[in-house]
Amino acid sequence: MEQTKSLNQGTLINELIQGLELTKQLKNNLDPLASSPESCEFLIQKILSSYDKALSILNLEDSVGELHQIGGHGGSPKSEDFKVHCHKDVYKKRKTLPRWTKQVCICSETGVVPLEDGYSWRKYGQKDILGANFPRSYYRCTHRHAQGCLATRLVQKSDKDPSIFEITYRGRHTCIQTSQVIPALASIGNEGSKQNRDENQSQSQELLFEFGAGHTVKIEDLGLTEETFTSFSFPSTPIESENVETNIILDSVKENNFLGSDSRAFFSPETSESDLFSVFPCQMDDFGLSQIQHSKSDFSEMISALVANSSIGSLDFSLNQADFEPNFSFDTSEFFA
DNA sequence: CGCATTTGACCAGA
DNA sequence: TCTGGTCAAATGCG
Repeated sequence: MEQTKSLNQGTLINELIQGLELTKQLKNNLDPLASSPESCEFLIQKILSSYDKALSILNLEDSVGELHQIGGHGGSPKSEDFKVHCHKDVYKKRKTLPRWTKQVCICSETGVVPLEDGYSWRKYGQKDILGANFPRSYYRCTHRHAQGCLATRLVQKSDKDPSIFEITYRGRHTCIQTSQVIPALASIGNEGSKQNRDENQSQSQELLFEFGAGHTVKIEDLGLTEETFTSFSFPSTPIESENVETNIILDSVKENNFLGSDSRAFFSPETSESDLFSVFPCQMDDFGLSQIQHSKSDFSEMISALVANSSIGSLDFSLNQADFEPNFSFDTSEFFA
């Protein structure tokens, strides 16, 4: 056990060092003349991957520690006592686990809801929600047990428009989605197929929606909440809670002007973005680096450029300070997906 | 038979 | 006490 722990610590340190190094590289690459968006994307993916792994290790060690404590005072693991302890720990952990939330609204006129996002989900519950006409479905990553992936998502049909599904994502995927083989772009117009994704991609919590024929994308802010946001630091200041919600509406195009092979999901930093951007002025972080404040127009330009440069016809967008390098106020890895 | 879904019960937080 | 989130046994399906 101790050996495993020290091994994990070594890996943890390596991942953190790697993350720092990559962050430095990314910082150097911020000069648009000196680097391509692709290289930035690659670096961001690597950084996120490193931090994901580090966080996974931390979570793993916490779990191991707790199990050790529970099992350590004599009781059989199969005893009721053990069962109760385990059960309660699960609920205790609910609040302490870092959370990363997205809320996605999907509308499809075809009737086939493009809920596929490249990850395999397993439904574990359904609940009638007060004030909602439709029940809310709860999904968790299929690889929860196999790979300890804690990502979950909530799906709820909109009261106003039953063709709209609101999807809230929580937690990062730490799993490797081995079943995905088709690139996101290729999946456009190919409903029901899985998307391709390499390991880096799968670990960076992208939301890649398979847009059926005639879907465009509109991103709008439906309220971006953020709880106490401790800076991205380890492990002495665990992230008590991350909660950033971004709403993406995939709106059907009435004319059915399908996104062809060279088409891209139309991304419009819609109006009423109020809170969406108000988050950006960030505090100093533990890296001691001040964070850049982007104006709305800056982001419009950035987003336009990103879309123009993106070769992938899918879109992902999130805002999460803990997810990226401090000089960014915008999770480009998600967007680049 | 194995895996996914359903559904009632349980738990924590407000 | 109510509500949302999760668990786990029962059930369904390929």
